[in-house]
Amino acid sequence: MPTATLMSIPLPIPSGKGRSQASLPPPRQSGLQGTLSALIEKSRTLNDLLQVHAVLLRRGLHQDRILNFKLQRAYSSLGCLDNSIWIFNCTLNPDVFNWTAIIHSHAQLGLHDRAMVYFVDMLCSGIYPNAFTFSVALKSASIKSGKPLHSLAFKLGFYSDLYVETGLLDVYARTGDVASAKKLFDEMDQRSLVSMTTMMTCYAKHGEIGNAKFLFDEMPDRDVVCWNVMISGYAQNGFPNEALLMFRRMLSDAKMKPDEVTVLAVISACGQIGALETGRWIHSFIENNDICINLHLGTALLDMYSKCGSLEDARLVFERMTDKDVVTWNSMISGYAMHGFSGHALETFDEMLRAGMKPNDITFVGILNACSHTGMVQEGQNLFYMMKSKYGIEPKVEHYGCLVNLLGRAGHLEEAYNIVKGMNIEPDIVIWSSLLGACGLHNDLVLGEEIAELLIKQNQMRSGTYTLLSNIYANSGNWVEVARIRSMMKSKGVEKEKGCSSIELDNTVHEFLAGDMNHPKCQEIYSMLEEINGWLRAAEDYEPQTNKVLHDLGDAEKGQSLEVHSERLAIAFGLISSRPGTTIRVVKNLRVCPDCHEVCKVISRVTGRKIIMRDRNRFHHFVDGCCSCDDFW
DNA sequence: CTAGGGTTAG
Repeated sequence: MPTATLMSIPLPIPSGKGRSQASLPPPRQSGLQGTLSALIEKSRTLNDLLQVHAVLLRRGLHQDRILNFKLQRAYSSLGCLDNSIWIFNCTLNPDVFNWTAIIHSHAQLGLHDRAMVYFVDMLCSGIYPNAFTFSVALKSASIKSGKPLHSLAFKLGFYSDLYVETGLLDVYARTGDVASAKKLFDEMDQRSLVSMTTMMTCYAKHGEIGNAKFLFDEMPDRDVVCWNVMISGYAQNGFPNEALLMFRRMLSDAKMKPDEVTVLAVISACGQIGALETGRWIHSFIENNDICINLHLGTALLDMYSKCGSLEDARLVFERMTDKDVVTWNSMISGYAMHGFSGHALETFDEMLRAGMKPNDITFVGILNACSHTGMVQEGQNLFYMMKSKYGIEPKVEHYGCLVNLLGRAGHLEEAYNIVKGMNIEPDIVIWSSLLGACGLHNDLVLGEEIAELLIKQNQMRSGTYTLLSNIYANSGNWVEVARIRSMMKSKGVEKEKGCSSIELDNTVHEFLAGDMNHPKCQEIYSMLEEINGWLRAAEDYEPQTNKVLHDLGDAEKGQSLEVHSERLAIAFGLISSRPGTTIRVVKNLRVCPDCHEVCKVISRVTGRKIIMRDRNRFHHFVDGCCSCDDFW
């Protein structure tokens, strides 16, 4: 227990400035030292730093505590902890700064145990910690023991120090104790940019983005870090549009220079929206502003391109990346899976193994999904069992979900249900929904009702599961039951999620709800819909699939026909607003409606346009009357 | 002269 260790070491009694430090000769700064110290701070690469270090050694300054402190910090910020340790070990009579640097660099890398050992060593050698040293050590000890060690700070007389309090605040933020963080924050008698940013981070990480924004607005000055917290907070809490808005404000109003963390969050927001043009704009922004495309950024870019429907760009980024980690490979694999290119997904998986990269649990979510999108039952089952036997990865609820989905969709309902019953973990709503969906797909009323009964008993029904059940009844023409479910939803106050589709044109994202009349180009859109209806009447292969979807409509959509579904409005708008031949990219929040799926095929054939549609589950590429999903979805 | 920010997943 680090706490016990920390408590059991008697602290040296501070006498004035500290005895042990006073006994050392005072460090003298000469002109050479000043120059070297500036050079160390200016070094951006390891090579630069090594050269400055060599000069320093040649001049016999290897015992200069100030220069060594700066070298230690510079090496650890470049990721060379070993060099930092080496210099520290060479320093005769290290002072509190040398000690602090070595403790801090270990803590930054999450090596809290080592950080504590150094701290204790420091105390043992008679050096009294300053507030910063103490705050770093206290933070390490707190993280190790899983709780902020408030009382310890109080006992040692460091309580109301700004650094110490900010450190404690950060620990509360990490442990997720928002209430205590807020209490401490309110009690602190000084605030700083950093402590406010820490509090904002705490709010943003726990979904209280409104409170984060409130603090942000109160700040007298803002630096790049707090802008980043706000932007990534929006992106991670599902407000990608707000994230982009903040980014624009950061550039135009605040004239702030974004760094690689900013663009990472913005790219993630573009991926969520499916805004390809904006994503491309950010990509060129990155290149024009000399922001280095590192591992994280490359992975985020590749993920953004695949979520925006451009696998070509995703692959290009992937191939240009020299450093790839497991996240990079996973993104490429799940990108192919999302688009229904299972062959490419499996090939990439093989490529990954050949490159000597170890797959993890998420890798298997990707390839299992790839299998279920194209009905590769045998392959998927093999991979599922290989996951544990060959790679030692214990299946999680997501993997069972993939397997159940794979079996159910392919019509092996019995087998899928047996898997669910035999699971050693609790099945979640995703698994039940996919099984229920499979029952609808293969008209298994009996199993469907059994599952629904179970979910009702466990009070697990959601708006989506009601819809699935209602579809099962609608398929068999049982309108009485359909009506009963409808009234059940009403009495329980369950609202159906509204279908919403968006399309990006000229860097603006246009959103449509079903039957939407709010768009400025409303008239043209509706006359385009009329034209589409004409094509449909003339098409021999099109038959409206009314009974499948008529009862899938929420209250907002009730009474409106298929013709004004949100995806159709978005496509109609795309047709009238872009040049002939341009690809139309649409994003829908729910799954694409079966009737609209057919309509897209006709539109792609008549207009010769490619339509790429992202729905809640996957992508559909419509080209010349066919969909890449082969109607298996 | 130090504290605060980040990517993948049904």
